[in-house]
Amino acid sequence: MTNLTERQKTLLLLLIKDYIETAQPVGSKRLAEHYHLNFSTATIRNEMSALTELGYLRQPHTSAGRVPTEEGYRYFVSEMMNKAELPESVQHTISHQFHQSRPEVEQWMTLAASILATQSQGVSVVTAPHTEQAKFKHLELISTQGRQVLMVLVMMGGDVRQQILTLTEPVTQERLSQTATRLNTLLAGKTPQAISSLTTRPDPLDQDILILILQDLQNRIKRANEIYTDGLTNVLREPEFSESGEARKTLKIFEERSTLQDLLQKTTTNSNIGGLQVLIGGEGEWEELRQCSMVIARYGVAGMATGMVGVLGPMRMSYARTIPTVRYVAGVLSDLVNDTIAEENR
Amino acid sequence: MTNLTERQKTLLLLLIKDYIETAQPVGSKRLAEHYHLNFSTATIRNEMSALTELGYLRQPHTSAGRVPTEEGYRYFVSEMMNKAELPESVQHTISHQFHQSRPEVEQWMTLAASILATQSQGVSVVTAPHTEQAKFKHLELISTQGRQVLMVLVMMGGDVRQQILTLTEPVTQERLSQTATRLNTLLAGKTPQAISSLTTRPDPLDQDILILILQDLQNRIKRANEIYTDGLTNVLREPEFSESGEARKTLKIFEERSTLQDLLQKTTTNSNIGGLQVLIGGEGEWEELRQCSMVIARYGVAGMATGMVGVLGPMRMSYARTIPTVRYVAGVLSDLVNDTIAEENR
DNA sequence: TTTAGCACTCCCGAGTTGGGAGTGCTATGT
DNA sequence: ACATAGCACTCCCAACTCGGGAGTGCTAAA
Repeated sequence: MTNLTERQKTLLLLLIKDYIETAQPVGSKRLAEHYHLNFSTATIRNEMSALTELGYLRQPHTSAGRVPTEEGYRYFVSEMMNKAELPESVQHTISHQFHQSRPEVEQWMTLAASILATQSQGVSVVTAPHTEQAKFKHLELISTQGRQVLMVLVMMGGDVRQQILTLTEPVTQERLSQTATRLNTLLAGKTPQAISSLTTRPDPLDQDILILILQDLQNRIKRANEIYTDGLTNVLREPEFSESGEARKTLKIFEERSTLQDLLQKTTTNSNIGGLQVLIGGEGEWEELRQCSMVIARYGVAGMATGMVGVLGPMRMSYARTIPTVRYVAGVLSDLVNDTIAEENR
Repeated sequence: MTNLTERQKTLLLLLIKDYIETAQPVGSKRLAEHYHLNFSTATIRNEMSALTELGYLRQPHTSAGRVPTEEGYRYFVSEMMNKAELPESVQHTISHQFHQSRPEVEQWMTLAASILATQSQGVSVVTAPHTEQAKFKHLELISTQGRQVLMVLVMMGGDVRQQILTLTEPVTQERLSQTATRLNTLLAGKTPQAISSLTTRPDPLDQDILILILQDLQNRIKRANEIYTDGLTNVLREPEFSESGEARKTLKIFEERSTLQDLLQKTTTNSNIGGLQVLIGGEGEWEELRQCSMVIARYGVAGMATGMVGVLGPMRMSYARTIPTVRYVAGVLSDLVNDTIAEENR
C-alpha cells in the first residue's frame, strides 16, 4: 500500500494538514508558497495528479484545488497515529483535574467528556466502566418508614445502586435483615446469569426481593450503557455543518443514542484496551456519519471493567490533537479503574 | 391596556397565528383571503397601521407584511393563556406514560423532558423536585470490604444518595453501626443548616462521618439543580436558526447551564405552583434568548418539594400547543410528588 | 367609516459577467 | 528521465443588474 514516493507522501500529508486548517481546497500554488518547497508548482501538480489517480485526493470541481478523500485521511491518520504526542503540560493539566475530582464514577465521566470536548473541539462521547460479568457482592435492606424499604445493591467493581421499594405490607427490620443475610450468602460472588436461574425461594419475602434484584441488574446494564457527552455545539462551529440540515442529522445521533450505542458496541468488541480506532466517514456503515470522523479508545481492565472514550468531529478534524488526547484520557481512566479494583481487593 | 377594538384584536390574533404557522411576514391581502374576512384589504391596512403604531406589529422592510413584536406576542399569549386546553386523548397518553414508568425521580424527569420536547417541538427543560429545606431522615453505614464503607443517606422527600468512602483505617461493622445509631438520633429531622452547626463530636469516627454528611448535603444541592433536557435538535428545524451562528448561541445555553440555572432561579422564585410564566425574547434580561420564548411552570408541593418544567422555542413557537402541555405535565408531576410525600407520611 | 384605485417602495430571485484560482498539457532545460 | 516554465482552458463565485411582485400609504369616492 505504501507505494508512494517520499515526495508524494510529503505532499499528501502537507496538503491534508493544510486542508484541515483552512477547510479550503488546496492548490499547487498555495502548497508551494506556504511550505517553501524546493520544487515547482508544476511538479506538485503532476504529483497531485498521481495522488488523485491513486484515490487519495479529489477535486471538487475541474478547476479547484484538491481535497483529501476518505482514503487520504486514512493514510494521514495511520502515518501520524504513533507520532502524535500530547504536550507534557497538557498531560499534567488533565491528570491534575482527575486527581482533584471526587472519586466517583459519575464525576470521572463528566470530567472526561468535558476535557475531551474542549481539547479536541469536537463532540466527546464517554461510557462508564462496565463490568460485563459484574458479580454480586453485597445486599442491604433497610426499613425506613411504613412499607418503604431501601434496597442497596453493591456489585464487585464498586458499582452501587440504591432503590426505594414500597412493599405491599409492612415488614420488620429484623425480618428484612434475615432476608438480606440469607440472600447475601446465597448470591455471594454470583453473576447475573447465575442469579437468574435461582428464581424460586421458600420464603416469600426472599422471593420478592430476589426478583427485584434481578430487575435492578437489568437496569444496571441499561445504565452502564449510559453515554456521557459534551461539546455538542462545537459541531456547529464547523463550516461543513453550516447548513443546519447537516448539523441536525449529526446532532440527532446524540439525542437518539441508539445509533451511537450500536456504533460503540460494534467498534469496541474488536478492539483492545489502549488500542485506538479511527472511524472515517462512518466507514460505509453509518450513513449519518458520512461527513464525520470518530476517534475511539477502550479503557479499563480487560475482563473486569471497561468503558469507552471517543471524540466525534468533522472528517477534517484535528487528528493531531484529538488522537493523543483520547489516548491519554483513556490511559488516565484505565489507571483510575485499576486503582479502584486494587483498593477493593485489598 | 386593552385599548384595542374588537376588530383590531381579531386581526392581531389572526396575524400572529398565521405568522407562527408560516414564519413569513403577513400582508393585508393574505389575511383577507385566508380567513374570509368581511372587510377589505384597505381596512386591514389601516388597522395594521394602527397596531404598528401601538407597538404590537412591526415591518421588516418598508414594503413587506407585518410581523409581531414582543409586545404583540405578549398580548397573544395573555389572550390564549386561559383558553388553551390539551385534547383529552393527549392528556390520557401523557398520564398513562407516567403511570407506566418506574417510580423513580430520575425516570420521571427524563420522561417529562421527552414528552414536552415531542409535544411542543421545542427544547424541554426539567429540574428534579428539590426540597429547599430537606430534613435528615436516616443514615446507614455498611462495611463492604477492607477500608471501604458504604454510606447511605436518606432525606425526607424520598431523596436518597449513597457513596463509597475509603477510611484511613479499617473499622468494624459494629463500630460503624454504633456511629450510625448515634448520628441518627442526633440528626433526626434536622435541616442542613442545623446540622452544620454541630461540627464537633467526641468520637472521631462520628466526627469524620458528620463532615462527610455535610459534604454530601452540599452535593445534593448541586445535584438538585441538575437539569434534564430533550429535543435540542428541534431548534435547528426552525428557520430563524438556519444560520448556525444563531443556533449555536442558543444551544450553548444548554451546554453551559449557568445561564439556564440563573433563569430558572429568577423565574421560579416569584411564581406559584401551577402558575405558568411565559418569557418572551429573554425579557430584556437574557441576551442569549433574544430570539426565543420560554414557557415555564413550577410543580410540586410548596414548602416541601418543588421543581420546574419548561419549554424553550423560537419566539414564534406554537403557544397554543406548548402552554397547555407544560401546564398539564406540571400537574402530573405535582400529583406524583404529592403521592410520594403522602406515602412517606403514612 | 369603509373601500377601490393608484403610485410608490423595496425585496428577492434569475440572469449576466469578469476576474481569479487552478488545472493539464506541451515544450524546453538539466 | 525528470523538473520546470509557459500557456490556454475550465469553471467557480461574487458582484452587479434588472424586472416582477407583494405590500404599503394615500386619496377620493361611496
